[in-house]
Amino acid sequence: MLIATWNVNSVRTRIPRLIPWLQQDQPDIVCLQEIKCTEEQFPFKEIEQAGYSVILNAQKTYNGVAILSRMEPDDVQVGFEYWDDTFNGKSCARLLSGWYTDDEGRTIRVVNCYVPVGDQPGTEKAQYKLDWYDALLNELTISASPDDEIVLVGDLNVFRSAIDAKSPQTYEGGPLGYPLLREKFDALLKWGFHDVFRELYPQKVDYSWYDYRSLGFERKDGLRIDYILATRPTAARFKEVKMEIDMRAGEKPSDHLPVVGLLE
DNA sequence: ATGGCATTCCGTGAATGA
Repeated sequence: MLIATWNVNSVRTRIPRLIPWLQQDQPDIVCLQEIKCTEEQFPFKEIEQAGYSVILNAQKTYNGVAILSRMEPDDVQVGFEYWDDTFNGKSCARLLSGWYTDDEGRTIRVVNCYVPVGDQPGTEKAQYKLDWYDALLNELTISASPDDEIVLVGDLNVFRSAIDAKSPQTYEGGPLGYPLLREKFDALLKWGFHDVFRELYPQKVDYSWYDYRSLGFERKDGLRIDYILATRPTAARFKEVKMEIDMRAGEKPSDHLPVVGLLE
C-alpha cells in the first residue's frame, strides 16, 4: 500500500499536476495540505473520476486539508476533538483524521497535519505553532496508544537537524528550526512515533520543500519539513519512503513535493 | 545585506507562506 503526503499549495491550481500523478503512481491514501478552498470549490469531479474518495477539513482562501483514498474511510475526525484551533479570531482547518482498512483487514488511523508555519521564535505566531503541537500530542494521548496502527503525516514545518537542510545556517534559529520547536516535534517521537524516512535512510540527503522566492529548487537548496511518522508496529512495515523530486519541476509545481511511503 | 515567487480575493495591492 502506498501512503502519500503533499502540500499542494491550492488544490484547484494543482489539478493539472495532481490528476496525472494519481493516475501514474496510484497511491492508495493521499493526504493533501493547503487546499485553499471551501468544500463548494473543491474539485470533487476530477478526483473522484480518478478513482478516489475524499474527506475534507476545508476553509476559504487559507489552509485546508483533505484525504483522498482508493478505499472508503471507516471513520472520520474533522479537526481537533479537544482543542479550538483558532488564530486571530479565525478558525483554522489544519487537521483531519481518517480510519482505513487494508486488504488484510488491518485498520490504520491516518492523521493529516498542516502545522502552522509560525514566525520568528518569541512571536505570537510562533506561540500558536507551539500550542498547535501541544494540542496535537494531547489529542493522541487521550484518544490513541503508541501500540495502535497510526500514520501521522503532513507539512510539519520543522527541520530536525542540519542533514535536513542544504543551508542550515540560513534557516537555523528561524521559524522552522529552534530548540523549543524541536522539543515539540521530539515529544511526538517520545510518545511513540518514528520518523520513517530518517530511520530507513540515516544518512540520506533529500528535501521536501524548495523556496519559490529564492529559486531554491534551481539552487538545489531545500528543507525536509514534510514527514511520514508512524507508531512502532506501523513503522516496521514501511519498506521505502520516496521524495518525488520530479513533481517540483515542470509546469506550475507546488513548492512542496509529494512524500510517498510503501507500507507492506 | 536584500530580495526574489506563488496564491487568493466583492482584488486592482495586501496578506500569507517558510
